[in-house]
Amino acid sequence: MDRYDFAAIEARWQQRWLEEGTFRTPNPGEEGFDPDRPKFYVLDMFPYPSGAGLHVGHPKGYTATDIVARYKRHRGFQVLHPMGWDAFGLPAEQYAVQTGTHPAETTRRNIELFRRQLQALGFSYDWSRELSTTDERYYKWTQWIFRILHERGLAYQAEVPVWWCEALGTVLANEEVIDGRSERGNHPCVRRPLRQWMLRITAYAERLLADLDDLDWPESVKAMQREWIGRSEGAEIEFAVAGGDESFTVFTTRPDTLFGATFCVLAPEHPLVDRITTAERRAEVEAYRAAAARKSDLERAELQKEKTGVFTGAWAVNPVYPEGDPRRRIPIWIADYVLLGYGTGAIMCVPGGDERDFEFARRFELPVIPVVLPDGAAEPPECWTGEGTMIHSGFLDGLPTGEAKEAMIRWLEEQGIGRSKVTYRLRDWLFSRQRYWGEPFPILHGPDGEVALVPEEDLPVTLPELADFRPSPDGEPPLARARDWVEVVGPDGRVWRRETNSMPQWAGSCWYYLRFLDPHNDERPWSEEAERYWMPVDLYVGGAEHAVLHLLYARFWHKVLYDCGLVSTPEPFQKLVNQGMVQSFAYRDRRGALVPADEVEERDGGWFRRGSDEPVERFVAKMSKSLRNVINPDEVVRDYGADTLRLYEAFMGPVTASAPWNPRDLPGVHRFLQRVWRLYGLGLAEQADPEIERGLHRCIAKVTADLEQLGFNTALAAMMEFVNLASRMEARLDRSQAERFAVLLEPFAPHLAEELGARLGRRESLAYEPWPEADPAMLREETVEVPVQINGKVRHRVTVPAEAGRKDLERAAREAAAEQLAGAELRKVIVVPGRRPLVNFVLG
RNA sequence: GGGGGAGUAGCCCAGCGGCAGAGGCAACGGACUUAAAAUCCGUCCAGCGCGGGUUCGAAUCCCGCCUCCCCUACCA
Repeated sequence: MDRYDFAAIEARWQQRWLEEGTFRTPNPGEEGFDPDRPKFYVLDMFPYPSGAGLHVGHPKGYTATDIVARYKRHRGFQVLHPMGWDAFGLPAEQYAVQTGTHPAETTRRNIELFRRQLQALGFSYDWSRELSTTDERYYKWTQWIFRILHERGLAYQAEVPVWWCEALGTVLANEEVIDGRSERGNHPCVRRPLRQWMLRITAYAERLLADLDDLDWPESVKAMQREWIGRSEGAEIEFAVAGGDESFTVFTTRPDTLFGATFCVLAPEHPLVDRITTAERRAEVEAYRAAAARKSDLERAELQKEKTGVFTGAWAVNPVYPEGDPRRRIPIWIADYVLLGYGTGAIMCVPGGDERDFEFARRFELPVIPVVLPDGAAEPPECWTGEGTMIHSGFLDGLPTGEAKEAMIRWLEEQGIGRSKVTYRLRDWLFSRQRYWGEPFPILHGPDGEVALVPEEDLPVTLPELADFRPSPDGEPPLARARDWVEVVGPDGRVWRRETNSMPQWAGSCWYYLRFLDPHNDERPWSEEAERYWMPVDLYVGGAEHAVLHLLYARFWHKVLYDCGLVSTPEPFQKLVNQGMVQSFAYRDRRGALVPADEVEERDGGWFRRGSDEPVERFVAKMSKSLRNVINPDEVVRDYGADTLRLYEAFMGPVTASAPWNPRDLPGVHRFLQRVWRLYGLGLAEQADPEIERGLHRCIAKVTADLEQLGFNTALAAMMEFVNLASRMEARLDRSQAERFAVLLEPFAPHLAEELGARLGRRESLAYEPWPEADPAMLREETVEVPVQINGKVRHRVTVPAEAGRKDLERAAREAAAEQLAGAELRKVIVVPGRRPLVNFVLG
């Protein structure tokens, strides 16, 4: 038997799969398509092809989906398993600014790199469906969808304060700014009002929230989306400003506590502040507003130790108290803990019922009226945010919180000064960027400020050539400098100007899963038949970092398309799995300073700085260049082969769990493949060994059950067990056993499995071979060992025939435990028959 | 502060009411070898983060607590 030459085997099969189009998936109506077979759409979150290439974190999810895709093919499904590139975005543009290389060139190179690396891992993608968001035949349709959004009133322009990042020369969405710094690059950002395109995602808030319930998604992701949408039920209440015509509206979730409202707070940016501030308070108010404007949201939140705020000098009217009651007049303050962007930017403050208000009242010596008595309490605490019974609340007194809310809302409605109201934390989506490397908007601005959509037949609006990709210092996007491109003579003979903002990176990823259905269609974004057959995505695997943004945006677009009758399902991704992070070991010295991994050596069970006795501490961290603990998959493939890498990724633990890359574990899975190779190298037995046959059936049953639940690590363990069994018995497999086990192995180690299949004389690929069946009769054992417990502790074991009943079990157990049973009071006997039998004697 | 997840052998992890262990790594012993590597065979190791409770019986269910990871955070 020759040696296991993984490099040659893998190269050979990868080439064959490509040449023969093994994984090419026909669409409805195409040759080879079978309308009677079920479909399975298994999708990876497509990557941004970076210059650094793949790292070992990518293949964790890709291996998982590939195992599923290959398994489902064996099960007779028509499997859609595509791959593409989310290739617009900042890095290529920044590289262009630094080096002058066109982003398209950088992108092309990076895609080649990624494709080569992915193909070297033997993933069974249908490469004929490959797409890139930067391809104009793709973004033509991204623009086409934008037209729909615009036509439906879901895209609009607004002058909004946005995060402006000086270093990146662009605005960023709220979600792209963390702690006042850009998510990419960690540059400082400031707020600045700019004309922007917005998408009205808030119009879909309710459906985006409600439809989460039926999705087979991780609870954590659903929770994050629910929180992000942030539905809250309450009431709007109008407050008149005393001594004038002004009024303002507050939003509250506790209208029941209105009798306890002793002051109001407006956001510093609230437009009413200018008009109501009294002359003597103006200087202080202005100073406070200026200070608040300078603070980032982080600072406003972080420096929360002490509440700050200033009195405007104006007073509001608490409508529940009658004329002349001193509690009717309540002061209006401004404070930065009230945010303009949420609710109405104004709140009524009930220090007896809200901790923030209480803190504020205490700081500024404002009165507190307790209005809710907790159940069972004799005296109200100073501040009680829970429910209870209303006190000091006029017509609400004695009502429980829930009824009091309803009663108050009824009263407000009668008075015409309030109504029930639902608000959402979700904001409209800031949809424009001042960048070059993104989709141009299909928008024209007329000389008189009118806005027109580029007609469908003129799509795509392609990116113009530019020599300099830098944004202008004034915030003008680089596209504004492409004069020939920007100016368009309209049918009316007048000169229109193209929109010079571009779309954010999320745009392309909002619908790529639909383009995969029919990627070469130049008439439509996708065909109706293909959409009806393939959608929804049955399994979507990707990182948890996309829990909110990508997944919420894509759901939003999908629902709009659903409303237009362009897709047949209300949700795009039925089942979602977040693969865990592949971490890596990192090291720090006694001072806590990081020590690069390549300067550390292991010795005597400890870790030391290379060539010294200085001990370092090992911990688990993200892979990063600075820690020099990044593992390159190319090296693993070179040293052990793609099948070993795949097996290792699958064997690390549950697909959802994070685990550190431990190079010491690679030889273990590689050894398994070696053993398989040797087992097949022994040649075939004439006759099936019955014990091996039983072991194989156990293996089939376990692998099948585990694959259905994505239990790749335990499925592999079962295969290892089988190979160990066969090796230990020094028996050979017969042809049927060898063929069946090769199919089991194929989803995990496809190159090796195909090679074994070929050596058994197969001409075709194993990829579509039916999955072997486990015969239940073969899983039954003839005898079982029964633990015999005394008071729940195992004291004896007896072996009985597998079909033994309760009586037989008890008789055998009594015999074994005769010594203990003699002279003891037997209180109870528990007999558990079945596959895992047990007898327990409970003695007094 | 809120939410999600995890603590089982030296390590990675199975088990999720009924014998604590499927698999892998490491360690140790043996076989093979002139020797080593590779390979094969075998052995060692935990009472399941801590404390209560339910049960004939708890790693598993319930309550409280501790530690770690991830997300989120004055949202009225």
